[in-house]
Amino acid sequence: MTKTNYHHGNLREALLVSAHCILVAEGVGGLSLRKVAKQTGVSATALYSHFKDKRELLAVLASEGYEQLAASMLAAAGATGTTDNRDSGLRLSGLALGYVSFATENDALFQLMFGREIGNLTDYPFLVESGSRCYALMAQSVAVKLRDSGSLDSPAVAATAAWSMVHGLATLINDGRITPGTCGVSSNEEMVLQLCRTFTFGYQ
Amino acid sequence: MTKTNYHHGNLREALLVSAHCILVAEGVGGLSLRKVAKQTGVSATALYSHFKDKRELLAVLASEGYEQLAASMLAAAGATGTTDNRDSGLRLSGLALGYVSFATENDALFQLMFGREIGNLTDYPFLVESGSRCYALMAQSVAVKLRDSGSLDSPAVAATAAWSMVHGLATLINDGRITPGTCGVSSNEEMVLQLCRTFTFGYQ
DNA sequence: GATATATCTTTACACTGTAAAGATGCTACT
DNA sequence: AGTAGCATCTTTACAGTGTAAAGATATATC
Repeated sequence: MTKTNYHHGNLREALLVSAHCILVAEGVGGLSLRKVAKQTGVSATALYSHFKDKRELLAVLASEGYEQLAASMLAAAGATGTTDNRDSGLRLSGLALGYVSFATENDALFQLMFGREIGNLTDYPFLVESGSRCYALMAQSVAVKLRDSGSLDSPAVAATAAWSMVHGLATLINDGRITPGTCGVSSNEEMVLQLCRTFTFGYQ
Repeated sequence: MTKTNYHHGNLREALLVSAHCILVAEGVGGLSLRKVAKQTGVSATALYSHFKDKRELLAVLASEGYEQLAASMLAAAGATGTTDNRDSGLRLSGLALGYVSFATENDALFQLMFGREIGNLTDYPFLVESGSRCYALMAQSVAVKLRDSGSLDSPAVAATAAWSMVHGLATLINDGRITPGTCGVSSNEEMVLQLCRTFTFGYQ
């Protein structure tokens, strides 16, 4: 009658769902394989038929995070600016908004994506690929803005600067080291826009 | 003859030294209390006479890290620029250089300082205080540069932007996501200077 | 229908942080 | 000087971690 615990059907996906759930509820420090197994209703080591080890599970989770991050950036850019490059500054601000709001709304996942639990990223090609897609989004938008504003700055340098600023802001907010009050505004979104305004380019 | 293991003398400092040593050698994930105890030649729980728990030990370690960070910033600023504010831009670049070079040369410690292992910072007032001293260094330099360049930007916003960029750059470098090659230069130092040059202020 | 294979369980091990209780040597007071 | 108290260190113990190894079971293949 127990509907046979063997051959769960799609245990892999079920495990990922449980893991994501626990990650959200208890943070990356509170995410253990045994909790994942128990919540999925399966033995502690059943996991190892679908993932090489904990790192691999986390890597898959992080990869899905990058997809969501890209989606969040695109959604926010589509909301504020137009998708054509009429106003490239607005589009860049939108991407930044999407980046930061994803980070703050998915604290633990963001931490997993950019933290050290997974270790050497090159072990998981799908991870570096989904990650660099996010970077490319921002880099290309920076290049467009540079061209539109007639700046002579290096696109690579400007893209690195933009990414650094947005990423730094996101992590510092999540670590509680920066609050809207720090900038005298009342929301993270306003803060992002303020920082973007500060971020003009040198040679113009 | 065994020179009595009891009353080590200054076990607290010895433990901190061992911990720092292991932190450097094996990273924050490889730092366990048992390793610290063994390396110090003491029982596994001797630690608890000097620290409430692991968090407290890490907090002290991190606090020392912030002192070093401030020192690194000041040293680099003193090297590149003058301490008076003749060229406030140079001084700010120097602080940024000091920040990033400390982060890259003390990877694990920097990760401990800004990571999540310690948790709620407000439990350790000495930590938030030593941390905010570093921020104040940069914020004040930004304010001076704003004044010198006649910018109408908000000092708070500009300081947040500067810190975000520098901190983001440091973490992305340490995570292997940005290399000098990304910017077409050949060292992290050049990269910092390039990014600082990009970072001019909006209203000028 | 027999065999192979993928999937899941059981058991086990080394390692983690830390609570509790006992041992030891220093310090201060009588 | 002796004794009480206390800070410090050790021993033992426990729950929790990742995961290796071996056994059970259901599905797939021939």
